[in-house]
Amino acid sequence: MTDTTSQIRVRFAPSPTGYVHIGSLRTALFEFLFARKNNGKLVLRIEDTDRTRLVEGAVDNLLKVMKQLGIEFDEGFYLDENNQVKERGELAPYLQSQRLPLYQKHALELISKGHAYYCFCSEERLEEVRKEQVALKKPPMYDRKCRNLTKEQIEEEMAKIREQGRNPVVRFAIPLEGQTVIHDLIYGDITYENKILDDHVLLKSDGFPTYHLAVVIDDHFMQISHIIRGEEWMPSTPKHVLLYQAFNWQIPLMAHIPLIVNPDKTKLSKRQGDVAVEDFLNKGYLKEALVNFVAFLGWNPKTEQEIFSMQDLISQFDLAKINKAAAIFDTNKLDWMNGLYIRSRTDRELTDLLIPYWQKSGVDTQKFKRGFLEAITVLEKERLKKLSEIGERTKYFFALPEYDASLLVWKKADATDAKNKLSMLTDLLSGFSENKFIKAELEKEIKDFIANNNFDNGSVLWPMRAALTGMQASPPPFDVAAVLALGYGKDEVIKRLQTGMDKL
RNA sequence: GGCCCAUUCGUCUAGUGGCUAGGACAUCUGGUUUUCAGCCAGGUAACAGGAGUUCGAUUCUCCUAUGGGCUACCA
Repeated sequence: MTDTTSQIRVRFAPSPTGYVHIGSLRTALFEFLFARKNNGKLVLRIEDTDRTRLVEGAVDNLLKVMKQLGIEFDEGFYLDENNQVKERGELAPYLQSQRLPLYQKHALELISKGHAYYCFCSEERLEEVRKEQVALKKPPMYDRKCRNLTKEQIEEEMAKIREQGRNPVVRFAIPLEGQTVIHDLIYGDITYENKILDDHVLLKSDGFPTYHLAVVIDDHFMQISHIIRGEEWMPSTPKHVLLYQAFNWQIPLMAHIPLIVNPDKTKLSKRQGDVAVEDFLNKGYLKEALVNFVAFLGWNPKTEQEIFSMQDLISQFDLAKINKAAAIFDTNKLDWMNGLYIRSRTDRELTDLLIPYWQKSGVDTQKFKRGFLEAITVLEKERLKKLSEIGERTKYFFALPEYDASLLVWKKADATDAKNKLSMLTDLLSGFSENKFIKAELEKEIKDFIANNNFDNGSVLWPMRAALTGMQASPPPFDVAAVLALGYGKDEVIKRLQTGMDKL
């Protein structure tokens, strides 16, 4: 362990929207990896300054999802052993709505230093100004009407606005000329002309700060060393830099990460499919697959390794390897990866994972022996891409589906032949003792039977499989028969063969 | 409209002033196989366009195009 003099501290600062966006997960993951890799700390700060958009239970949900995926926060909020949301860290509170006095104090400080000013303009006037500017094809910006009011005018306006039961806002007095350069660890240096920057609001009339004020103050006091956030924030960074300069504070290092986008390249949105991590978890994507896949959106190790555990990611993560272009969120590769991770689970683990999905599809798993469920799991293990598929794929183990007689007919044979083979098979299997109903025995006996009679494999195996499953596709008939016998006894196998025969 | 960012196979991406531009997913073909899956072996498929710099540009520069982000008392 090296003790760096300047501790690396990063923060994940979501607003509580109620669900975890894939993009948020990627940001949090990169921050987590960066912190762990560099022996730093990850802070969770909740940005709840928009009172109109509060969602009950959002923090709770966020923490649950992150915990499931293996992302933990060193400071801020966490889930205790009873899954209750708790706060920890010396720089508390980590909820912005509980830090109001700090923001107000600093807004006042900026006013006294001439870096900010009260604005008394009504929303209506602002709207009008904006309309006019748009009509004139000018960039819509605040016209700075209140920027140069005299002391007397301010007092007058203040009295007026108070009478109406309103409060002024505080706006940032952006320097009228000059340039602001931001040094981005990923995108390099970017220069902005100050004159195109708006005198944005710092403190709203409800006494809450806007994002811009709060983020600068909190990052400063929470001693954040690296700001890692989505590219959509890039245009507001010059404002933040100017704020740091106005306060005379040291500017943290910045790293903007490229957007994750829809197939049509617009910002990844709810409208075009699932974007909530919860949805993916519910559909039966494994946390390892989700983490592995999301990590590769905009980052890669520059080697040909693609399968990464969280530990691998931590040891190889490097901000310098993040690329600049947006990545399309295409779940194709995620499906493949998920299949890989499913196959890497033990039969036992996978069965545990699968049980809730069976229950969701209406199977009363309590009624069955564990060994039976695990045997089914083994059959499906290499076929499964998502856990949620299990109900549909294995329904025939719980009730023989309705199927058409034509299903029983192998493509190179006819119905009479199918009926014949099923009949012979029934006779053969009826003669077997219960303990012969295991895969190896069944396979050997049936293959011998086929060979001795010079039948085509398919002419026997296809109708057998179809009669046992009622499905177009399934694991091989020996496996199905063995598992069926394990769950219900050999009679069930015989019965299904007879049911098939009767259909023909 | 203004500002900013980006551009290598369909997708995620590697890569270099001179390479048959590499890998993975997807897709296609073949093999194993009663079906499906898996596995194995192959195939198709990309440097947005134009100038310039250079002996030589996918790579460096500029322009254009296209796409995207931002432009609130939202974050």
